Amino acid sequence: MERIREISGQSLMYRDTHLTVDFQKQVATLDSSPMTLTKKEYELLALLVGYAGDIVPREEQLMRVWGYSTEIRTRTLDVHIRHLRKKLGAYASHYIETIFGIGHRFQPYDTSRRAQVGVDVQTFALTA
Amino acid sequence: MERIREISGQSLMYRDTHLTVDFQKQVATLDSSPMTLTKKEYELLALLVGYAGDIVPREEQLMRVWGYSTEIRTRTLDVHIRHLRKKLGAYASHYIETIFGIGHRFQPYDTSRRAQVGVDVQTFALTA
DNA sequence: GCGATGGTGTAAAGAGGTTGTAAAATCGCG
DNA sequence: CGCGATTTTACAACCTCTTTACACCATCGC
Repeated sequence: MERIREISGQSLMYRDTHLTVDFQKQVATLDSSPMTLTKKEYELLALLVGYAGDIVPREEQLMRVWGYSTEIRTRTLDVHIRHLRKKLGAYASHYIETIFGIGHRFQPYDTSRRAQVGVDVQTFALTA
Repeated sequence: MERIREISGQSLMYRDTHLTVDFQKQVATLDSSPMTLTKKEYELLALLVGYAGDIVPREEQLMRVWGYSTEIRTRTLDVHIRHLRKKLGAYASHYIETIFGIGHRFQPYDTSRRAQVGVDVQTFALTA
């Protein structure tokens, strides 16, 4: 059935050297072994990965994952970020960057070993 | 999208390192010796195996094995899962995985080599 | 620089809901 | 009836998510 997905061309998928995120099955793998993510963790990761290379403001994270529109009085978001970082292990510091006062940025691993900053976002393809 | 399997008709057989399921005869073997499964147990196992690698939501398990459309107020499903796990012995924890808040997933024993593992179910076109 | 202010990191605990388990109750059929 | 299969019950165990409390760090104004 993997074949079907790919053939049907709808396989939305992020992939870099260490991490993959399957937006259909809603699962992710780190160095080929499946990550066990809770729903919220997955949603948060997927959101950041979806904006790979770009900053996602806290506001938007809260809005898209929690449905809040405003108000952040607790550390909920940060706790989830922390859990994600834990599960990303040694790569955490590379993948999830905190932009003080703004939000977070998922930074892809450059698979083609170029300059690292600004690795650009087109890491997705439609796997034509 | 699994509908395809049924449409395509007879996939007939699942097989991995330890487990086989014969969808025709409706029997299963574990390490070459026959499992004694009740009807419900077989149906549940067959359903999960049919979706090998994918999550089967509780809703669907209930619908397909019990015919409910909704409503889950008792632990019936879990009791049957438990019975299956018992009969799967030491492999239970590998084979049947619980996805919290969603359902279960049958995880095939990866025969390591990529070759036609899943015996699988011919997957052709039609896409989802 | 230095302190004030506010944002972020972290651990721990609690609430609420889901799943696991054993045992008892019920069902179904020869 | 008798017995295995199935379902229900009651509760334990577990999981996720949120909150809390506080330490730590970044930025700004002086």
